[in-house]
Parts: sequence; structure tokens; C-alpha cells
Amino acid sequence: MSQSHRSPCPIACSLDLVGDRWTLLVIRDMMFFGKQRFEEFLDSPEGISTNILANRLKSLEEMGLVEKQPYGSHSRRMNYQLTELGASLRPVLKSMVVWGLRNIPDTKTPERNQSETGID
Amino acid sequence: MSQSHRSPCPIACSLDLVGDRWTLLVIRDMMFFGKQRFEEFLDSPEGISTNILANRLKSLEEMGLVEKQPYGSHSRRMNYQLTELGASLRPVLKSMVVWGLRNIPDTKTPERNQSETGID
DNA sequence: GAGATAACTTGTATAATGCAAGTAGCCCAA
DNA sequence: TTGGGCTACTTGCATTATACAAGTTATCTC
Repeated sequence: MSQSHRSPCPIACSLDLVGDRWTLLVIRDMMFFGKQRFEEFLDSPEGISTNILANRLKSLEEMGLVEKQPYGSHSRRMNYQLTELGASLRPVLKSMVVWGLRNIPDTKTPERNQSETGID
Repeated sequence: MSQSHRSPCPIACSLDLVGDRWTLLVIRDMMFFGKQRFEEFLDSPEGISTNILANRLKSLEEMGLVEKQPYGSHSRRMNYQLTELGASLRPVLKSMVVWGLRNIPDTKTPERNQSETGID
């Protein structure tokens, strides 16, 4: 969590951590869709590529937003989960959902998640 | 506002528009610090370079988040202002301020702005 | 031991960023 | 009327990040 920061501004620092086109989508997948595995993240409609995903999972782990654990004795399988810190990004994600739904045409959230996840 | 989108997800679409390390900082400067001119944006502590700034101002204008107007007869001077759409990003910015202040050490907002701008 | 699963790694091409310097239009004072 | 200052960019080039496709590795199952 003590990466290199461009300034003491909380917005700038937040962007230093999660300010790119992919990181928050991985967090979204964990937060709202319960995804936990590498292959599940690959399935998302945005189509992240494997090298970017591996890179993001590694830096999310280093930043303390995500925890990685082996999944039982099940082959090489890993489990990725949000830490408390990662989960605390929920209001940020939710504000983006609200803004996007209101202001960008043809955006929508999957029906089955609107009640379950508190996305609305 | 109808750029190319990776998916119908409101988070992904929002990130397609403002998901990089600089765009939201320009918006921050307008929203919380009342900056309106090219040189003022350059003064911010993060040190954006001129080509990136010109590029971001152009795309912000194309997206309809910012309006550009000539400043009276004052040489080549321009005024940049948030549109209503741009201003509607305030909750997103504020949620990042709150998260950053709580979770990233040594972040702070300038004192003089805390009451004036509704940043807290 | 052969095949399936799952999580990466590697290579290469393209695009974005960062840095320094230069350009261009307009105004004002000499 | 011209020369300098102000302001907003543009350009060139090196470095870094992204995108796409393919290959590799470790474990488990049969």
C-alpha cells in the first residue's frame, strides 16, 4: 500500500493503485459476481488477456487488496478473494455503477445480481 | 459519449471513458479547485505533461464532460469548464477521496478546500 | 503413463506515456 | 511596426504498457 505516489492527494493516490482499465474490473468480478479463479476472470465479457490478468492479480495481492490461496489439493488451482481493504472499495464501484447507468446509453447490470449484491 | 465499449457493464463503460491515471485528475482540478486554464492544470503537483494534458482535454471535450471557450479577447487564452455531465461525476470523485483518506497513509486534502468545495 | 485441468509465461507487434524542445496566434509597449 | 511576452499547444523520440497468440508447467485422474 506504499507504492510510489505522485502527490498526497487521495484521488491521485487511489488512481496510482487502481487507475487503469482493468484492475477495477477484476475487483468487480470478485465483489459482485463472486469470482475467485483465474479462468473465471478470463470469462468476463471484456476479454482480459492472460498476461494482463496475471499481472493485475499479482499487484492486487502486493497492494493488499486481494488474497491468494491454494484451493485444497485441487491441482494447481488457486483461490483469489478480496481482503477487507479490497471490499472497502465497494462505494467507489457502486458510484461508478450509478453514474454509468444514468449517463452512458445501453449500459446495464445483470438482473440476477441487482438484489443479491446490493449493486443498486 | 458513444465511444467503443468493451461490454454493457456500467463500470467497464465508465472506465472506458475515465479509466486512466490522468483524466480524473483534470476533472478534480476543475471540480474542487476551480481551475479553468491549461497552465493551471500544469501546476498541479502530479506534473502532467503538456501533450498528455492537451490530449485529455480534447477527449474530455469530445465526450461532453468538459466545455472549451475562448476567454474574452485575451490572446489565445481558453477556458475549460465542466459540463453538467462532468459535474455529475462528483460522487465518484468523492468516494475516491473518502477511500483514499481512510486507507492510504499520508494522503490529505488541502485545508482551505474542505469546507468550500464539499470535498469532505 | 496419457490426458485433462488450471495457471500462468513468453514473444512479438502495436499503442500509450513521459520528457524536452519547439511552434503559433494574439496583445501591448516602444 | 516590431519585438517581446503570454498562452496553448505540437512534435520527436525514448521508454513503458497493452494486446494477441502460443507455449509451458504442475498436479490430478484414469
